[in-house]
Amino acid sequence: MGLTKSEIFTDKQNKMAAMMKALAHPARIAIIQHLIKADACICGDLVEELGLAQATISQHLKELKNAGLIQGTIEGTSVCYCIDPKVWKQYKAAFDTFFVAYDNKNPCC
Amino acid sequence: MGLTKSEIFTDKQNKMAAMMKALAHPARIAIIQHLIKADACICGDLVEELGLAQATISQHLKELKNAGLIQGTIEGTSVCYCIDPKVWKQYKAAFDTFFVAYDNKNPCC
DNA sequence: AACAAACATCGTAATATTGCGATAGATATG
DNA sequence: CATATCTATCGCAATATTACGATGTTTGTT
Repeated sequence: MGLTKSEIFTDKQNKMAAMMKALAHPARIAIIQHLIKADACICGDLVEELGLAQATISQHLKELKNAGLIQGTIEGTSVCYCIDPKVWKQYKAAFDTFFVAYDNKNPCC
Repeated sequence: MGLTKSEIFTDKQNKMAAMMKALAHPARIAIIQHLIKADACICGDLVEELGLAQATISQHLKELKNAGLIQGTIEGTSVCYCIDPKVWKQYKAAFDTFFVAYDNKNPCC
């Protein structure tokens, strides 16, 4: 069927999966890393930096925007994209919590 | 076209995206959390626990296995799945590194 | 050997994602 | 106003993912 049965999972599980999904593509990883390195960025840079078409980059930016990870402010004819520090911290915290949950457990088999 | 152009990204970026992808589904999040809570598990449990068909659970387990996150040892007619502590640590470290990269940066816009 | 139990795999249908050309919209610049 | 530049959106094709019934495989039981 291809449709994820999100109703059988908890909100937290669905959100966690959505956060992972937002970063589950090398282009989006690359975009985030580029934004971090530049500490500011416009879309045009990314089109040159990565080897993808402008429409494709724009699509990935939209997904990162929907995930809340980045925000874009219009700056003349271009758009300045940057990471939302607040959401970033939320992601960081959520991932930390997830990975800390399994800590001093012993392998059973 | 639907085919990710992995050749234009670095190995690290591709791996990071693959790690995210392995956990980018609520069922797989739920499976991992269940394994952590139980500190050991067989597949049958999961079929009852989650509301998915046995074939579907098996498929998700396979993906987690391919990602290296879990390992299964045959225990009679059932299979005991549990988290691989070594790979878990690698994931944890990779995610930490990724999220720490953006730390004391100021928002630019 | 025959049967049951627990998983894995196959095949298939439905939906989602990825990528890009074409085009539309907004804002500068001459 | 006309034009150029930058980005968003549309529409499409190719591929990937998700879900599950049916079937296969392995192991244990009688």
